[in-house]
Amino acid sequence: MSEHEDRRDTVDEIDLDQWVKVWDERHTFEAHGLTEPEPGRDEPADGREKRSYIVSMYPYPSGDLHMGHAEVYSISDVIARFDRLRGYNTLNPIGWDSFGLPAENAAIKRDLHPRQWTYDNIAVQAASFKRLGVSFDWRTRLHTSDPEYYRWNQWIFLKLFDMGLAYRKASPVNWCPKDHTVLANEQVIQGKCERCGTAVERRNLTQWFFRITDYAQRLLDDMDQLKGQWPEDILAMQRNWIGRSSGAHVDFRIVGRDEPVRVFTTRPDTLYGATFFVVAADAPLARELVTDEHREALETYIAALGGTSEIERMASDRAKTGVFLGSYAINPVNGEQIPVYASDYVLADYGTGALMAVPAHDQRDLDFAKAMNLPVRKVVETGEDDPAATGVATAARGTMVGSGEFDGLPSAEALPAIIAHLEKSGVGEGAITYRLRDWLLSRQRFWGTPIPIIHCEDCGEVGVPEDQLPVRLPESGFSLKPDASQSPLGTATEWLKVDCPKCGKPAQRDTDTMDTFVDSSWYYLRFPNPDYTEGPFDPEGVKRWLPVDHYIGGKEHANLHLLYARFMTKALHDAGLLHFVEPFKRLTNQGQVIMDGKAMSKSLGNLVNLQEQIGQYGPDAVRVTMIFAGPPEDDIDWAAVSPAGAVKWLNRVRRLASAVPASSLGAAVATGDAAVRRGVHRLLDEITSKMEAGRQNVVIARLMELTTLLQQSIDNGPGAADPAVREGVEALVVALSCFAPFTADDSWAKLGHEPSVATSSWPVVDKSLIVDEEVTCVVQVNGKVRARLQVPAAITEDDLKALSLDSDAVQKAVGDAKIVKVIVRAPKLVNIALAR
RNA sequence: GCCCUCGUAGCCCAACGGCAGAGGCAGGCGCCUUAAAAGCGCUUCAGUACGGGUUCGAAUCCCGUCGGGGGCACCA
Repeated sequence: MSEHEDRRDTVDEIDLDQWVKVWDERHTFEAHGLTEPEPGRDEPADGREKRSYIVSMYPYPSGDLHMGHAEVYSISDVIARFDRLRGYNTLNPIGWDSFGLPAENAAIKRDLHPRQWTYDNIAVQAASFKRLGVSFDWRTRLHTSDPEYYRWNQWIFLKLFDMGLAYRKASPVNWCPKDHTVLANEQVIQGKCERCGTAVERRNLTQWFFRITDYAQRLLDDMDQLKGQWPEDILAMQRNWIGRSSGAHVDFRIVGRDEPVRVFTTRPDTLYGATFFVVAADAPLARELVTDEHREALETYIAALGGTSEIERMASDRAKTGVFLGSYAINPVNGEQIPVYASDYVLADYGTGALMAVPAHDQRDLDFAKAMNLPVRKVVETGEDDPAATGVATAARGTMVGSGEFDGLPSAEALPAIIAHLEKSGVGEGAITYRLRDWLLSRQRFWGTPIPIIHCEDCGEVGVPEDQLPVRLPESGFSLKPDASQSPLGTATEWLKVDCPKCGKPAQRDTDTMDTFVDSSWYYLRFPNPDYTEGPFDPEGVKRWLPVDHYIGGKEHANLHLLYARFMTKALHDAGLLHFVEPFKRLTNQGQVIMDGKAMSKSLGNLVNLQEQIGQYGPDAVRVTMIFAGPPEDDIDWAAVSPAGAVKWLNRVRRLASAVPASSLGAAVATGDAAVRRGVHRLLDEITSKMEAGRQNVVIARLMELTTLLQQSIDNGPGAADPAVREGVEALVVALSCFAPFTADDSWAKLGHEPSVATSSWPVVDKSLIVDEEVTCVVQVNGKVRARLQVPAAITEDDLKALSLDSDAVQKAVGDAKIVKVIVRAPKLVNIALAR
């Protein structure tokens, strides 16, 4: 009865701050030898030490941590702590993605320097991370807004510039009028600014780009290395985003023009069905091809397009419009002259900005043909109704018709045949294009890395010499709210002035800053030595820790950060700086924390406040709730889970630890109760394998079972002093430390151990304890369970078969029917198949 | 429209192709209590969205349909 009394005692509070202090003072979570072997510590000479590099996407300091942060860092912390306990030298770094727009907007609103808001928030978040008990190695700490960091961002930019991978060009780009900057393609979601939701505008501007398109094929090919290690949907998203399509380039001569115009088509088999030719109205080509008498009509059309928003323009059900340019293109396969139009349904920056229109077999071309009253000619017989009559293009494969020498061929065969024909005649060739565009990286904002380029009238774009890096942001003399499309740095008149490093003449700095996705495309390389001064990252540290073993973060970065980081890794590899081409071996995307089915976010309001939850339930219970709610990838509806339940369980564990007497400390476990040990080790076996599989929610369930089992062993079994009980409770506490570090260390101390449990080791499963002498064998007849037999675990298939057939229940179920087959899976299962 | 994912008790979720239910929440009953809360113990609840197929055997593999979530979308 006394145990019952004990259990009803209210549980004392854990001194959280004290534990944080203990961990800090003892350097509990620091990896060993970040860049070289630690003196006095054994490490295999061949460098094959077991190491684990666990990275969670670093936070943006937008305020205090919120529920979403708690989830990511809970998940990655479990992985890091598990690896540490199982003997891996583990690096779990932290840094801040501290350049970016919100800081600048906050600074404008409050009339202070963006730095202040940023670093204040970082301090708040750092304290919150400690309160959450996340096992970071704080020596890795970096902030991308520190000159010591962005200096190397500039260095990398110049490296890519030298490699020809960074270039400036004038092109139509996405402009967000609210955020007052251009945006990369990846930052425009359905025509709207990813950050503020404002409809983007199209502007012709000269901007810096990274040539990520050069890497399109490698970004696709190297996905083979990621299969099975990255979630399939992320790979699919990137595949779609890169958007490879294969077909042919075909040159069309234009009547009265020397230079032919090249088009891309995925359907060279339909070449004979081209009845007109279309160029993008906003491409220079339109103005080149227009005849004088149609010039005014074209200008009117282009002017009208200016009033169309990107969102309207992208609507695919919009009526087709266009204007005849007065010129004619010549179809290279049949010499036919077809009229040239300009339209906004052709995109200036995809393919060549021009296309051959085959209305019979392409819906968009057919819609345009109908609108302009142009002919429709079927060249592939698909057996469907005539597109000219139905208005529905037939895109399927079929048999070639009206295509000269190719008539009668299946279109699938005609396709390569026509490509061969084009190549032989020198008017085209097989070709691949990608939907992916180059990465637009310049931003017309202040709080970012200055682009380290000097514009000289004579020398053009000149990179800032390495010994002059970093190009620091000006401290004063600039405006955060400049006029028109000028950048804030453009107003820093003193800062702008610089002599050309090449010719010494007065010149001007570039006034744009870099997209913060440049910063994040390589930060994981710098963590092992964030103070390194000889380069962006320490080669020794990179050699020891990279690539990242397990990367954890949200899937909203599928086509942004994750794609950029993959590209940057390949580019730096090509520069000879990295020994690998993929930065993240394994990727886990955690879900979102939602409330009553509604997403929580800054714009929609954080419906649940993390600090309030921690205040009410404690950090451990919040963490356990996050993990136990479901698989890491799933969203958590906070309304559907129970932090109170987690508190209850954690208290049960602590009472258990209190109940185990000091007298059993150091007792030989082998003398413990055999049944208890069997139960404990059976659970530990499953806990270990689920942990390895990343099924953290299931691990919690098993730990709860283990808790119940141990409590029952105390109440109705061998009692609290039995060595088997101590063994079980200690194993429970060690495993718990991955999820609830405060409770675990508190319990570990109660059990009479020195801190910290994080420095102990993962329980070793004694497999000999979990093999059963006897097992229950299920006997099925036609797949239905008809009998259960207690059999020796080592029974032979023949014996088991005979035993099954002898059983009364089976004989009854079989009756007079003929036995066709007996499947024996000794010792657990027998299935008897009867004739039907 | 194309691609990817997920549909298991009232809810969150488990289940190497082998007995559908481990764990939690909620609900019910009980113990404790003068009483209530807390705590503790016990316990009800689905045949796996639907329809086919493969198999001795399917929640699991394949095809189709419906529904939820996500991505892309005038990309030639």
